[in-house]
Amino acid sequence: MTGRRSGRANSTEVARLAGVSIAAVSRAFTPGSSITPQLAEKVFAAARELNYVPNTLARSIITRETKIVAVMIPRDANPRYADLLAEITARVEGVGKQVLLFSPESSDDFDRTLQHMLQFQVDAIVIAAATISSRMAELCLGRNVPVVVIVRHVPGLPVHSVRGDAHQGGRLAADIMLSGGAKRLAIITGPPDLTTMLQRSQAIMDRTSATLGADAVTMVEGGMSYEGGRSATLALVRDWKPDSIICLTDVMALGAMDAVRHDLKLRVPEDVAIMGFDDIPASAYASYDLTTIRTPVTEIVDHLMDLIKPAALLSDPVSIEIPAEVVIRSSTRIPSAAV
Amino acid sequence: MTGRRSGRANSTEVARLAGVSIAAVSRAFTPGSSITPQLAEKVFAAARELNYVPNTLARSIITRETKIVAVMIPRDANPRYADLLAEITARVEGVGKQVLLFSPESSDDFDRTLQHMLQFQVDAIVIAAATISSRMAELCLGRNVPVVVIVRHVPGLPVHSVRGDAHQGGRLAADIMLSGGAKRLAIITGPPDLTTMLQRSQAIMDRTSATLGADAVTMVEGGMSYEGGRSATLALVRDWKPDSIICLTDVMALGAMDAVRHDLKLRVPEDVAIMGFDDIPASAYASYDLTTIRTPVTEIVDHLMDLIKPAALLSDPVSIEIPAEVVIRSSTRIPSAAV
DNA sequence: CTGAAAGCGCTTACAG
DNA sequence: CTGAAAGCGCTTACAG
Repeated sequence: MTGRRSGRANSTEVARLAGVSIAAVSRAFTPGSSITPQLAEKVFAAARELNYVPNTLARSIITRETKIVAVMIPRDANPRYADLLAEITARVEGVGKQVLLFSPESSDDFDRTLQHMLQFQVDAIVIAAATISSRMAELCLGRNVPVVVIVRHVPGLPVHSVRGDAHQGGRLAADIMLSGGAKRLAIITGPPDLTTMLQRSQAIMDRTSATLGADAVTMVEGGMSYEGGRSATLALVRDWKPDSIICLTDVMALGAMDAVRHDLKLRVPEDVAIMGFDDIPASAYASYDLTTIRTPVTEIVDHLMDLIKPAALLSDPVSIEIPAEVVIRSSTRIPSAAV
Repeated sequence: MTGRRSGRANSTEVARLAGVSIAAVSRAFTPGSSITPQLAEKVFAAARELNYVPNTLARSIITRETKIVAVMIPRDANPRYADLLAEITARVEGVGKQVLLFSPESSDDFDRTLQHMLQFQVDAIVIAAATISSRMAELCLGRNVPVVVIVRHVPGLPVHSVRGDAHQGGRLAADIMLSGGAKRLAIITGPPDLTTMLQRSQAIMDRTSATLGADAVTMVEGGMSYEGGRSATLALVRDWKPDSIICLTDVMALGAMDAVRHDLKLRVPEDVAIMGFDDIPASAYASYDLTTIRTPVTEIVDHLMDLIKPAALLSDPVSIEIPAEVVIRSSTRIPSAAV
């Protein structure tokens, strides 16, 4: 292979070999710039010869655009974020940018992580399932870096946010259980400090108490895991005897179903109806066939893509709520005509 | 907030405000460089005032180190790669670098993607579940960028590779079925162009034919999906009546289990024993409790971290195979003492 | 269209 | 330890 060198050729070397100016090689590699095809071809020939690859970093310093979008997903985020990340990556690449990943270990590191992102001069910052300080948010905005929080909402934070409509999703879930004839409804929640979880459970409580009275509904913590949902269900059925359980995530709901069927030898939905939130792949498998509430990932990312544009810096923070959809499967009772 | 500016302060402005040289601000932000604490503090005070954040890109041009590791995962990669990516990201951050993600749509784009990575001057390139041309591999190496392929192996490609030991994993799977008393064993495979899949099925075939004869084993395509595993199983049980099925991925195995129990009303493992590969989370759920073969992700990433170091450029391509482990659960028959 | 020159934000020998 | 100066690889007005 001719031109194979141990180092990396730069535009000066390419220019020299091609017998043109360094500005010419810059123009040859900048689509849409004014250069004759003949000149460009001379540059490309020399570039091939030298295995030249333009240095995007040097370009970025001048253009003030890195084509990099930083995405922060905390290390302990639930599996649902894998899909979200895949979708974001695909869409971001669709507009000619790349995703730079940051996965801080704990919330103490979130602000530090933001700082780190800024050092890379990223064009935009996406925060999934995490909160940041107003101070850092303002620092980013002051540097003209759009910041958008997805999936979670932090009231008062001066950044854009996109997420599922948790209240509406909660109401939807309650309505399905109530129309199926629920008389005693339990909720298995996640950590109480998450706004989304709080809003979902609040909406379910409100809806259910309004119809059946406050005594007909209860709430326990399920720790966001399969095992958490399973053991919470065991305790619940023993101590409170619900006829319906809404889990705030599908992973917990799968644990709940297994508790009811495998551990307690009861039937779903006849003895206990169960539903979840998220619509993860396993929920559709025949062994579970879980009724669930989902927020279309595509729509979240649609809005996200708008909000990471520079133009988004001009508007006041917007807070977008995507309506949830219900996926009816067989883990809940068929609605009676009565309701 | 004082010092809030619409733009971004640079080291010159910080130097001026602090009343020091621009070299001093560079040193203040470079751990380990020779600067008195007093001088550094003056710099930091000015930096705070101006919301200064060092520009890593400019630094990278000079140091020739970007602290960025490119990771390529094709868009259609199976869910297993989510875990792998999470682990890689965590470990890469552990050594002070960040992951820049690339998810090309089709294999036509793989080489183009490599080129793109090089433009970002990444410190190393990780290719998961994909192949690249020798030409591009050599181009990267010529630029002193380590390339390592994980999970998949491409014979003859001059790059490092780390993956599970597919032959040994296949033998392990066959042994479990045989020791459980298998007499007619079916394999549900993925796309035949994947070396890993080929090696697994070959090992299973060899082992089984050696014990039971070539007629006792068959092989069908399952398309790598839950639905694919399910429909392949339906056809298999109808046409060939296996007493044991090994699926080359867990996702297909879950589909196979549901086909046997839900669609065919047969028992697992009494009527048909089933096992898979990967040990995805759902395999551990009580409804499945799938026996499976797993390759420890941690060990793969351990080796990966070594191979993306600059020192790895000095050695000839190494090809590391991590031994697979078996996770015995209840979807397979208990081994009889006889075997 | 093309090139010489200035400049992006930083680091690093080189003197002191 | 500290600073003036050269330089990393590139882009972009500015003339021609």
